[in-house]
Amino acid sequence: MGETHEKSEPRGRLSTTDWEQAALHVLAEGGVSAVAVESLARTLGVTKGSFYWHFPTREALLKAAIDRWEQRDEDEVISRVERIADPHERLRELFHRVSREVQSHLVYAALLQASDHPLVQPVIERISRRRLALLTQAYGEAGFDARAAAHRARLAYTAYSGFLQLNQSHGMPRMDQEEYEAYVDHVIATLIPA
Amino acid sequence: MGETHEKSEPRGRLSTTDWEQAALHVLAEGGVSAVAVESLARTLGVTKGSFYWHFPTREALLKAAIDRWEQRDEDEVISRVERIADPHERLRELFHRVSREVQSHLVYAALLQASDHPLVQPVIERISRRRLALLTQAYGEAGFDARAAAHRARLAYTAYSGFLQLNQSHGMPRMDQEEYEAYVDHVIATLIPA
DNA sequence: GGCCCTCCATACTTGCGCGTATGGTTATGC
DNA sequence: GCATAACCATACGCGCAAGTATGGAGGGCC
Repeated sequence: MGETHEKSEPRGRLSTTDWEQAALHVLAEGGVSAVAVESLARTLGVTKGSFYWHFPTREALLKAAIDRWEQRDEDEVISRVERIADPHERLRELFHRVSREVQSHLVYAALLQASDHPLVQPVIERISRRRLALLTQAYGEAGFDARAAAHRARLAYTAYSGFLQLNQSHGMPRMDQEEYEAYVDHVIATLIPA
Repeated sequence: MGETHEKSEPRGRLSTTDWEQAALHVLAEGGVSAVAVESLARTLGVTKGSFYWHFPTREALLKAAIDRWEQRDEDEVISRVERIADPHERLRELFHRVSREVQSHLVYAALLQASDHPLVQPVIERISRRRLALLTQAYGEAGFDARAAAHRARLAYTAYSGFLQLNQSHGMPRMDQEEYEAYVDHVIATLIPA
């Protein structure tokens, strides 16, 4: 009768990692408030009795999931981009990366939405500083003086996070792939000097 | 002993307008979730018994407050800017307006944070469309072809909303007035053709 | 094959904020 | 100056999601 469709194969026992990944999944879809223990337990095919064995509290899960995400972001984006020598190329790579790796950006968008949450706020702050620093550095090496580099970096970063925000509102007309590519090209042409 | 400091002079009776303005105030400060009836009642020096005489529900207050804000925005921003003939001048005015009228933008930032709320979502959608249309129109008149105008408008708008977002996180180093002016100048120079 | 440790289910408690019920107080028409 | 309506206080009910208590099922170790 009331069979709720669990998606993640209720294969036997669970580990803390399973919970963290499931949390990241619903976080990307429904935001921080969607990370609820009973709801999560249902999608994993268990009850919250299981949850409170692996984690002491909901906040603990949230923190663990976010930490995991932040770590992946650090490893697979920042460090990879940083070792590109040519600043122009580095900036282009940065802009193009937004097109791919959708999941990661969805999580970031969800965190932005909840930046007032005491657990999320420091994360957002760290990420923002890191990305702003990365952009500022690149613009500096590209020939901008310190002040202009900081400004341009801020402009690029806010355009990025504002873009995520705009695409959150599901009422907005979703861009198709072609339109999206054209937009990214426009942004690159506008924000990166020839 | 437990005197809570009410700010808005508990002058006798209240009207629905008083509640709406108080709601807008806390909305700008603490977001949608801060618009709570008991909390609001305290700051107004009354109890919620008063509230539920003026409004049938919390949602009703939220809607009334947001409607009021949207109306003011329509009157004091959109209509005023629209009648500026020169598109370049119109865009500059638009960018500069963000510096002033802080309250209005704080409310908008708060609404952006809660764009998943069923009551807020349509508002955000309307405002976004309206402002994007305004920008697209201006860029079109400034000599951009349709596609480029749409892209540049989107870039400008997302930079705007991302800026609000960034300044929300109180952990971020707040810019002082001088730095802020310089940034706006940089944005104008970058996003508005000479 | 008895024991324990891991993992999970069931049933309960708790805190918080919305909403309701009802009665009291201040203004206003006549 | 008194009745009626506007405005507000107090006390309660209720739903929801987090957290707790406790016991049960299943696999590994000797």
